Order: sequence, then structure tokens, then C-alpha cells
Amino acid sequence: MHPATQMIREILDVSAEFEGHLGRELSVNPTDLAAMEHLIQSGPLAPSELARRLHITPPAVTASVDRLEAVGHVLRTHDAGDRRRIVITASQASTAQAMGVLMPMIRDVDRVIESFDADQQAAITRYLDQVLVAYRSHIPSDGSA
Amino acid sequence: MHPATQMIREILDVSAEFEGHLGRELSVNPTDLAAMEHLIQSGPLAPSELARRLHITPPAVTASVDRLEAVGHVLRTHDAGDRRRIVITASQASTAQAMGVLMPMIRDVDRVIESFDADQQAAITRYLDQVLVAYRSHIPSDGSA
DNA sequence: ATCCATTACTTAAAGAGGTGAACTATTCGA
DNA sequence: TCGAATAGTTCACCTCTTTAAGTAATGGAT
Repeated sequence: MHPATQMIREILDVSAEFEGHLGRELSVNPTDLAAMEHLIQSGPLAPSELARRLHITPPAVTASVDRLEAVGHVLRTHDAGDRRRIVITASQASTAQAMGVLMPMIRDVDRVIESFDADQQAAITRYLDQVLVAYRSHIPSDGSA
Repeated sequence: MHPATQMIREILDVSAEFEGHLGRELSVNPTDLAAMEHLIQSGPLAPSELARRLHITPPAVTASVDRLEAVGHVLRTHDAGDRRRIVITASQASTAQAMGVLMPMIRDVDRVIESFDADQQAAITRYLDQVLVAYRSHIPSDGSA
């Protein structure tokens, strides 16, 4: 196995550790953390959308949002137009708290590539893109339809 | 966020999907899959070592090994020298089954870097190494002692 | 040589989180 | 306006995990 391939695997491990750290920081379980990440990344979302993204069922989302709401991490609001619909919003304070952990890490990772010249940066970007392609080619395309 | 940084994040997502695929292939839950991966990667391990690596408690390992043993994925053997100790070994057939999914993916990812010239390969490798360093610098060094 | 503390794993009871099925409220097309 | 569809929730049940207690084996101190 090429050192680069091995390092990608190590990045996966380190990333998992980082998630654990962030989860402890916000005092939430992995599912609730994943929900928070989507809400912070994408803005307010419907429970059904969270269910789709987290690969869990609607009742599990209800439970997750209950937990997050109880500790003030998110807010439930009813959609004005369609009163069946609920919108989940990450609280400002919790978003800031998560950002406080995420941003410095992202900034540092982002900074790494800047120390390479344009040609090297292009190579790195193309490499990552092709790794992504290779990875994806080994995942059966869902088939849930 | 630089495209490269964004792609690393996407690799994390795709990798998670791939894990799901492998788990379905072996018909095991995420915990049991993680155990299998360690056993395949590192060879026979003690339950206590699995507990340490998977960040779960010894009873959870007992349960996991019970499940894996029941479907023939692993074998429990008593250590000859110290009869308190147990050694868990991944079965030959299950290892081959997992390899059948893993190897083609690893091979393809490994192949990606070969299409770059020596200078670019060095840049890619150094980039990944520094990303790893950056990532690690944002993880509190355990502190469980 | 024999205790007693320690180590390694398991069993047991209880808790957290997930799913499928059924329920409630709301919207929308015939 | 009424039946079907949609969105979210409640309910019962199941799986997996943890803490606490139990069992077996080892090993150092006497």
C-alpha cells in the first residue's frame, strides 16, 4: 500500500477522533452531533430532510430533536405556509460553540495547501478528485428505489 | 474553503458509505465490522485490546464477539500460557470475503497516485502528511490517565 | 506453599437509541 | 367536501451499550 493511500486511511481515523472530541464538546451523541453538523452547514432543515441525510427513520429524528431541543442546541418552529411542516434551526450559541472547535481545524487544514506552488496544488486537487472517483466506483449506487 | 479541503471532507463521507456497504456485505453492525477490520488488519487480538481500540467496554466486546462467533466470522481460543486470556481470530473465509470488497477499492485508490510524476507524488504525500499533522493538532491528547 | 490482590473475561440489570406500525393534523386533488 | 397523501409524532419492541457484580486464573509477599 502506497504511503499516500495509508495516510488517507489515517486521516479517516483522525477525523473520527475529532468527531468524538466535538461530540464531547457539545455533550451530544454521534447521531445528534451529525444532525447539528447538517443544521450548521446547511441552515434550518425539516425533520424528514434530517432523516434522509442521517440515514435514520423519522421517529429517530423526533427523538434526536427532542434531545437537542432539551439542551438548547436547536429550535423547533412551525412552517407558516404548511402547518404540517416543522423547521429545525441550530441555536446561535451552539453554532458558535461548534464553530469555535471547527473553524481553527478547517483553517489549519485549508492552510496546508497554500504552501505548495500552483502546479503542485493542481496535482493535489486532481489526486483527491480521482481518489473520490475511485472510492465512489466501489459503492453500489443505493438501489433503494 | 479550498476545493482540496472540501474534497477531503467528501472523502470522509464516501468512506462512511463504503463502510456501510462492507457492513451489509458481511451482515454485521458497525461495531462488529470495526472489530473485524482490526482483526483482519492486525491479526488475532485479545478482547481487552479490542475494547481499547473500539472505545467500548469489555462487556460490549464479549457481546460483539458472541455475535461474530455465532455467524462464524471469528474464533475464540484460550491462550495456552495464561488461561485467563482469550484470543480472537478472524476466520479465513470471512477475511477472504472482506478482502474481496476491500482489495479492489484499495487497489484503485493506490493506483491513482501512480499517474503522477515523482515530483507531484512527493507533493501529494507531503500534503497528506501535513493535513494529518494539522488534524491531530486539534485533538486533545486523550488525558484518560 | 499459601494467601490475597490483581488481571481477564463474562454475566446480569438497567439505560439509551433505533425501527416498524399505528395515530394525529394538515394539505390537496377529484 | 371528501378521500388520499403528506409530515411529524407516539407507542411497543428490539438491539447494543454501560455499570456493577461474579468467576477464573495468575503472581508476588510472606
